[in-house]
Amino acid sequence: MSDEFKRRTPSRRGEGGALRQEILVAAARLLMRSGREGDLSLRAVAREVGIAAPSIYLHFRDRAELMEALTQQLYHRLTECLREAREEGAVDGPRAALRAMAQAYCGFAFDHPKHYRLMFAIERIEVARPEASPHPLWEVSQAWTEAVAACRNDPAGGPRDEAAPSDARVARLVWSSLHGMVALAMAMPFPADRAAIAEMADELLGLALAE
Amino acid sequence: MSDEFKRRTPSRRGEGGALRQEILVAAARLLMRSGREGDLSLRAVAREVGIAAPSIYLHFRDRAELMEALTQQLYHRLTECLREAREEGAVDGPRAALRAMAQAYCGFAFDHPKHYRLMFAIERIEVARPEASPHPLWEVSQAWTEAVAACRNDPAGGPRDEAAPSDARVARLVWSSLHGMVALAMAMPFPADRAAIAEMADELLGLALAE
DNA sequence: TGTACATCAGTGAACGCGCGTTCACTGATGTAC
DNA sequence: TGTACATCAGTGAACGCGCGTTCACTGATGTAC
Repeated sequence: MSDEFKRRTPSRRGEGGALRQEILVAAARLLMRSGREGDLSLRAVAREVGIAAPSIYLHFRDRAELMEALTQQLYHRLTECLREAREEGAVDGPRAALRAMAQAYCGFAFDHPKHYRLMFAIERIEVARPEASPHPLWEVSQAWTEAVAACRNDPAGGPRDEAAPSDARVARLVWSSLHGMVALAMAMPFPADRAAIAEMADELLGLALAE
Repeated sequence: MSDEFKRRTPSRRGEGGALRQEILVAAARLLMRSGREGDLSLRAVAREVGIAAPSIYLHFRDRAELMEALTQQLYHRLTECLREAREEGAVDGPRAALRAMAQAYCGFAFDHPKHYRLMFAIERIEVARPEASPHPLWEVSQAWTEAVAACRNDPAGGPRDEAAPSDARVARLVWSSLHGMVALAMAMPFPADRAAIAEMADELLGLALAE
C-alpha cells in the first residue's frame, strides 16, 4: 500500500495552458465527492490534480478566481444540457421541446447535486465585473424565455389571450418553480423522489401554459 | 479607542442555561452579518457573545450541535411566522389566509436572506437521529398542506373536481415554487425585486388553485 | 555542430493565521455542621 | 455565627491542523550565434 500522491508529468513546452483545464476538471470531481464549497481548498484541488499547491497560481490569480472559473464552467454545462434537450424534443413540436428541457433541468440537478448546489447557493461576491462578460445565468434565463415563447407562438395552440403575461414572466415562473422543486427536494431530510418531481414538473408546465 | 471585547458577566448560580440562548442569539446575529456557514466558527460566536471559546462546550457538545440547534431555531421562527400570517389572513377566508401565508414566506426570506440560505442550503449530515424529534421541515410542509386544504374545502369554491391532485401535492407544488422564486432571486447577480416576486407568488396561487 | 543563454512549467519550504478542541484552573456562591 | 467544603459558571493557555499565499529555486526545452 502506497500513500504517495500520483504525480502529474509536466506539460510540454507551449502547452502549459493544459494544466488550467486539468485543474478545473479536478475541482469539479472533488466537488462531486465532498460537496461543500469550504472543502474545495486550493491545496485539496492541487492534491487531486497531482501538482504542488503553488502551481495553481500559474493559472489563477487566487482561490476566488478558481472558484469563479469553476462555477462559470458548470453554468455553461447546464446551458448546453438544456439546449441539447430542447433540440432533441423539438422534433415533436415546441411543447415537447419545453417539456424535454424541463426534464433535462431536473435531471441535471439530480445527477450533479453538489454542482447544482454550488451554482445556486454560492455567496455572490459581486465584484463589480467588467460589463463585457454578462453573467452566465442570463443565458439560462434566455433559454427558458425562448422555449416558452416558441410554445406560446405555436399556431397549434390557438389564439393568444390579450391579457396574458409576457413570455419572460411565464418563463421566469417556470424556471423558478423547477428550481424550487429540485432545491427543496435536496434540502429535505430524506432522499429525493425523482419520478415524483418529474411528474410535478409536467404538472407545472400544464398550469403555466394554461392548457 | 478600545479594542477590547465586551465581557459578559457570568450568570448567577442556577441560571447557567441562560448562556445557551445567548449563544444562539449571537450566532443568528453573526450569520445575519457574515452570511456563509463557514464564517460561523465557534470562536467567532464566542467573540460575539463576549465569552471564552471553551465556554460554548458547557452548552453544546461540538460545533455541529451548535449549528443544528441554530437551524432548528430558525425553522421554528419560520413556522411561527407562517402560522401568524395565516391566522391574521383567515378573517377574510381561507383563500386570503393562504395568500397571506405565501406573502409572509417571501417576506421572511427577503428579510433574513442569510438565515434562509443556511436553512435550505446547509449540507444535510443526516446523523441517524432519534426518531423522537421529527425534522422541523415537516412542520413547514404540514402548514402548507393545511392551508391549501382549507382553501379547497371551502364551500364558496364550488364542488371539487374528482380528478384533482391531493392537497399535499398541491401544497408541495406551491411551497416548492415559492421557494424557487425567492431562492433564485437571491442567486441572481442583481438585487431581488420584492414586488415582482410578490406578484409572481399571487399568480402562482391562482394557477395552483385553478381559479 | 556546439554552446551559451532565455524561457517555460513547474516545485519545496516557509510564513502567519484562525480554527476546533482539551486541559487544568479559578473565583464566586451556596450548604452542612 | 463561623468555617470547611462542594458546586457552579466559566477561563487561559496550549495542542495540532490545514489553509492561502509568497519566495527563491530547478530542470527541461527551445533559440541565437
